[in-house]
Amino acid sequence: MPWLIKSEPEVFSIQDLKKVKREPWSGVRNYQARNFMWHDMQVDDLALFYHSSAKPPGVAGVAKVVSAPYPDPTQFDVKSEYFDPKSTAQKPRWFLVDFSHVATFAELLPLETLKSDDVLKDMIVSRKGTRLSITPVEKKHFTRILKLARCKI
DNA sequence: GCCAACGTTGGC
DNA sequence: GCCAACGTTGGC
Repeated sequence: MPWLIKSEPEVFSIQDLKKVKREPWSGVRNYQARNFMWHDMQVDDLALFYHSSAKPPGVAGVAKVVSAPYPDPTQFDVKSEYFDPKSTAQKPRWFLVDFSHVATFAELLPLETLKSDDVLKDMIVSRKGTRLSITPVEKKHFTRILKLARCKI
């Protein structure tokens, strides 16, 4: 199943992902988003890499799931902003997967384009007030986005 | 279990 | 900077 993952490019961009080769998707502290990584993502699943709080916001490229889920190490790190005192090694609360870079679009596909496209306008990310940082994406939406971005994988 | 208060996300 | 949406927390 394809996915969409959000990231603020000033914090971590698709270019950063290309540079590091592989990135643990740490810091997700929302149960719905966690459950997608923990229970639903499969190795080799593709994910649209979305730049949020950007000018303009939009889809910047494609990433890929490259690990099974495992506990997010930042939840145990007292110095981390993602430290969770209620989490224990025996019973971790937060899980993540690693992503790697697949493709960077020649041009960012703006949110505005998604909202005005007949096929893409009912994507979760196109809807007003969706804050979820990880969402499932329908195959037809995924295909359409790659086409509009002239991206061949 | 309800719900008010609060905090966060993220587009604009 | 504003604010809509909505998840989380905690008192009761």
